[in-house]
Amino acid sequence: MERTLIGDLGGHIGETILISGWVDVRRDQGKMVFFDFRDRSGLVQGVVLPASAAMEMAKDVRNEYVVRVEGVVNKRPEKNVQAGKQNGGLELEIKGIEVLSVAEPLPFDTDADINLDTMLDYRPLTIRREREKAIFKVQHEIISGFREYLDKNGFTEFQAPKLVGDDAEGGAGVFKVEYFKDRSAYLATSPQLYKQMMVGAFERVYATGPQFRAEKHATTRHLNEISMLDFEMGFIEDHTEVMRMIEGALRHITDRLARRAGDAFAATGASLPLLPESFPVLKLREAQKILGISPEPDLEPEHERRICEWAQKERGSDFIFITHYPVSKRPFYTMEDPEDPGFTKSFDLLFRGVEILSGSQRVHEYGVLTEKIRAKGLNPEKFSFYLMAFKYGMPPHGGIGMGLERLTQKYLGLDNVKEATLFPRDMNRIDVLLSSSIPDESDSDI
RNA sequence: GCGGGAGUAGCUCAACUGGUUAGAGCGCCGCCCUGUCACGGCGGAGGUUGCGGGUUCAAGUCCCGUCUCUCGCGCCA
Repeated sequence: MERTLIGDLGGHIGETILISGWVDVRRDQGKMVFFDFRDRSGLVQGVVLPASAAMEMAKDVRNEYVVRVEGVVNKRPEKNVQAGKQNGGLELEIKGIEVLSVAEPLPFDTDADINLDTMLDYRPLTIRREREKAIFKVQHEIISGFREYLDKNGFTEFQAPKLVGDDAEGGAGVFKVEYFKDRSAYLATSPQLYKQMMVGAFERVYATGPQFRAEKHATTRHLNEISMLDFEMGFIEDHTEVMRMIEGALRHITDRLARRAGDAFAATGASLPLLPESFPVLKLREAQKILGISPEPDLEPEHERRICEWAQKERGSDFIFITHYPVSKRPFYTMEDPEDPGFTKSFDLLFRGVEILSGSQRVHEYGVLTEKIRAKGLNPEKFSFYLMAFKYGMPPHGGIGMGLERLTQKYLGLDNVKEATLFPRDMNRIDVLLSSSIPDESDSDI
């Protein structure tokens, strides 16, 4: 008999079918035993009736056992209908249970709050929790929505390299790795320069994937390995065109989440973001004026939180763009605004108190770009590969880089970005704590 | 790197100013239960209080060191 998904049982009332999945919970009543079974499509209650041939097997089956169950799909008696829960109008009258895999009891509570440390130490198991599945379902829909929107707008996805030859942008926090015998390479901190080169051929490109930052931070919004959603687009008038594109993408993603992830939002208690007609936009100095603070080169985290509160209250928006950061605070490829000297055609997008992306119009003229590199104290010769694309004709362009985990965190109102990361890397955590102290089997003397 | 908070049963947490045998809920094991769905009832197992040192008649509690977690800051996405 072929497997039927639990989510499809409604179409099989009265039939004998076969489901496969996990035992979510067992409720032993003595002469009767109830189970909730779980597969990728949902939950259903199974009942072993008194004197059933399946009873002997059922007595030994515990939570998390992987089973194949044969049974008859029944409508529940009127008084036993449970609206909105585990297929509450249906149940499976169990005729037989085959154990595919036994399981030890889970070392944590499946439906109560657990500490982040416990969550991550038991990650292979905590991803089975309803709340955790909801988080990563939402993350999947964010990536899908991002791709769908950009594909529709003529973008081409490409694979940016993750091993790079030099710490090109001159920033801090780069992981150095051995590259064969006598050379070093670095883990990429951004696909930025590759995106720009690609614009020279494809006009509109995007890239998704891991990026690495060797920074020793310990906050609720930082990771050492992050998933970046990046795009870059050619033939723009200025940075506001890039802002309209990412705004469109985020509206599309939000729509998609509303359509396809409503249950996930319910499971985490989160609400969809407030979206006004258009996202509010403030120059950095305007934002600082509203907050009553002095014009520093950047916003501190507390200021980001406060300006987001302002946007929510005054503009009905969970998103707000901050533009025109000073030249000193932005990388060499950022275009200065001729109408506002000393400040750039750059922007950050804040979402529910945190910066989730930054972007700008880029410098596209070879001579100007070379000068900008020098002005940051870098050597243009090290950038010859990148500059080649500009020397031979590059359209005006701009783009953004967005942190997937932060975006997921903020959509769902999670306290820590690591909750939105399956296998987070930080200073002390890289899957197995103190792994070097665990010898390989082949290393041991037997 | 700097500054707060924390580390007690598998999980989540209690234990007042140092004072009897370190407790609870959930989970686990056994028995009972014919409609449960957070099932219920009775019974039971389970602890080097992160680790090392110190003060004291006495330390989960105070002091020093160390490790880990967590929050904030710097930096950023």
